[in-house]
Amino acid sequence: MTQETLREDLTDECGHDADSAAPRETLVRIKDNFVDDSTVIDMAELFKTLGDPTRVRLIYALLQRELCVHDLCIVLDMTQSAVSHQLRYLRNTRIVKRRKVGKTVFYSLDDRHVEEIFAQTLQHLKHG
Amino acid sequence: MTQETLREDLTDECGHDADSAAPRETLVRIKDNFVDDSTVIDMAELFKTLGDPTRVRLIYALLQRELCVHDLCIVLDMTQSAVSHQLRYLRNTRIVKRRKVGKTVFYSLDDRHVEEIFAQTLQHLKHG
DNA sequence: AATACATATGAGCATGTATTCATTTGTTGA
DNA sequence: TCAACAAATGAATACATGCTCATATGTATT
Repeated sequence: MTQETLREDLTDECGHDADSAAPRETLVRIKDNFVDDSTVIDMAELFKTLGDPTRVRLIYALLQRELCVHDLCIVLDMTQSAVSHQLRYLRNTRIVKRRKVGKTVFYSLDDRHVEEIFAQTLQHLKHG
Repeated sequence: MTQETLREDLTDECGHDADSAAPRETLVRIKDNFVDDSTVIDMAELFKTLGDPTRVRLIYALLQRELCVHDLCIVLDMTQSAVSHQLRYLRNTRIVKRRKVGKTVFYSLDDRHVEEIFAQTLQHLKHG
């Protein structure tokens, strides 16, 4: 049929030359309509950052109050090294910020978006 | 650790200056106020699922239209095996659902929450 | 300067994961 | 029943990641 010929110029890594269920233009439109690669990457990075229990707990603690590393260790019941490593991760992805007072470093949330997404998701999971 | 042990010995408002650490009850309150472990795990799992570029692209495609595996391969320009593996992941976490028509299996989003979170995050990243 | 404390970080290890390759299962039509 | 196709899956591989351990950096106090 016409569809087969139309689809010939669509390179298809599946190695099959079967009919698609959707017309070719639709697939092209979906492809063109895609967010650019950097946005996809950014999005995945953001979610990946939130996708670890330790970091979720860190964020949840900081959602309640600014806290220093030492206190975060107590709240999470984890070693200082593990907490610091994860804080660096959260710092690199701009989710938390630092405030230094003497020897002590206080961490707090730096990203309103993340705060909203986090709180919203928490609500969803809690009742829903 | 040593730091934790030291902390255990501290009385309420005794010998630490106001800047260096939160009072002990505050830490206890934050600890008690924590969401339960299973919620933390669920939350991390959900975000981890969204935290991969391929899965972001899959979800973004399905946000626009229900699509069969074959067409998803074309849209994402990936092998059938890779796409199927990721779809199984998304299926296990209840983010997508299947609809079978003959040999063809159509996938679509199954989770309103994820849809909202995803769309919201996309907006955030696009402008702002 | 010397010590103690708070945090940061590099290396190493164990575990997790995304893709590929080969194969299997399931469905349609001849 | 057989061939052709669509999708699923197990095993293997390459790579990422979270923690621990040891150590370094930075700051205040003596």
